[in-house]
Amino acid sequence: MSAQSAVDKQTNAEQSAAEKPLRADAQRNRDKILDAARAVFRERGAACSLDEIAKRAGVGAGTLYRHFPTRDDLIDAVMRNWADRIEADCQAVVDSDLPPRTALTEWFNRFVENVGIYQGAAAKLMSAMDDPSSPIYRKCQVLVAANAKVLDSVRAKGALRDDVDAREVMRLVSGVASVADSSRLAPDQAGPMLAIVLEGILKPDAS
Amino acid sequence: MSAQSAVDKQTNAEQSAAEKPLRADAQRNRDKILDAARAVFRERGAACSLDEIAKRAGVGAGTLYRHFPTRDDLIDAVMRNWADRIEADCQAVVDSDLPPRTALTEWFNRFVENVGIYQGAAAKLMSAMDDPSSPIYRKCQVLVAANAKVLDSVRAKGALRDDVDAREVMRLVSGVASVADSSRLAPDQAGPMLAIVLEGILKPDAS
DNA sequence: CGACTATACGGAGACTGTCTCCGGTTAGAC
DNA sequence: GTCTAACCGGAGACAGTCTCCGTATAGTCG
Repeated sequence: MSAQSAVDKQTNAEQSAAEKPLRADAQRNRDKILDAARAVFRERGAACSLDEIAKRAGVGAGTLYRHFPTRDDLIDAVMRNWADRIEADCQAVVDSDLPPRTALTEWFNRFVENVGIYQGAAAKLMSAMDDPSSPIYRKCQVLVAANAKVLDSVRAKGALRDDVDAREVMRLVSGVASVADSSRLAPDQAGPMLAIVLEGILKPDAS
Repeated sequence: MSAQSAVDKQTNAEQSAAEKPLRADAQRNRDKILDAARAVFRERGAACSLDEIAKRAGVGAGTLYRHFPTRDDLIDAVMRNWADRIEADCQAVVDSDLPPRTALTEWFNRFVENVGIYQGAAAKLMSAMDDPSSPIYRKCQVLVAANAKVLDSVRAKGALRDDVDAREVMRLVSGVASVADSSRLAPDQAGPMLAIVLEGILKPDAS
């Protein structure tokens, strides 16, 4: 019983999969920091003060930096379930029987939405995309893979132009997300831009 | 004669059009700062230390901030002839008799090139695009106008899809410039993305 | 339960960059 | 030559990042 509850506790805690368990107080602080970070990122964007996060979490700066040596490490941890959401969205689109045009519209919109979790996130993702040394790089790979999967499913239906490369499309859509973010456009304002991209990658006669 | 040479001097100096002339030493310092800024921006990107610019220019920090109260004011001044270049490129494309596809390819490439003067410039431009309070806003307007002009000339040839809005296209291409910048892509690597945008705005049967 | 140690805490402070303020200097007019 | 408005420069206040180390405590073991 007590063993069982210990397992539960560990499952609830936001801790990366295969790492040795933290001491109880450390785990507690880690969670408090993550909660605070989520709040502050949302309010002030990715460039906010890390000390403010520490203060809001009620821990010292040292504690924050021990858990998350760089800003990107913290961002990475904050996005713990982000990658899952991406994959779910991807799967939903692939499994659906929507015509290519509708499916891609859906996917692109989800993409932009997902990439714009907080101010500056899109730019952050963009620069981590080709930088394996960034902690966020892995997250980007999930995005790359998901996007490739969706495009492949559309290609299988013969709706995609021949010379379209998934990576380029991803860059392009990330760019759209980034403009939308830095111009403070409402998420749905990205629609017209995504429509252009869509026409650019679909065969002219595609449905 | 001496009056003439005084005029020459003022013409050579990098000074905004309709402002009362600076004192000789002030003008000298302003130029030194601008030279230093151009160099440092190119080397370190738009986020470089302004104090470093002051040091490299051989002036005090106070002098720099008096001439250019904010980073954006400095950036704006550094781009003094940038707007001219844009307009020249625009005119060249409009005047040429290139078929729409070629003309736009040319224009888009110039666009990305122009927007990426130094690291972070594209992002800077993007966020100033919809922010009239930014000193760079005016510069963006030039870009907006030039882009609209090119698109109109193509539209006049009946090559553009009906629902294409110049503003959206500009945002999109700025996005491409921004990805290219933050992924450290070589300028020509933007080609494939621009090709997609191109297909997205041209009528399927356009030449 | 008490003692022991590996682990974690937290905040003082070094460092870097931004921006202001004001005593001192100087260009340019008369 | 004199006078003053315009300008200079750098000290220093302030904010954010990140480290170091004395102190505290969770978890273990007898």
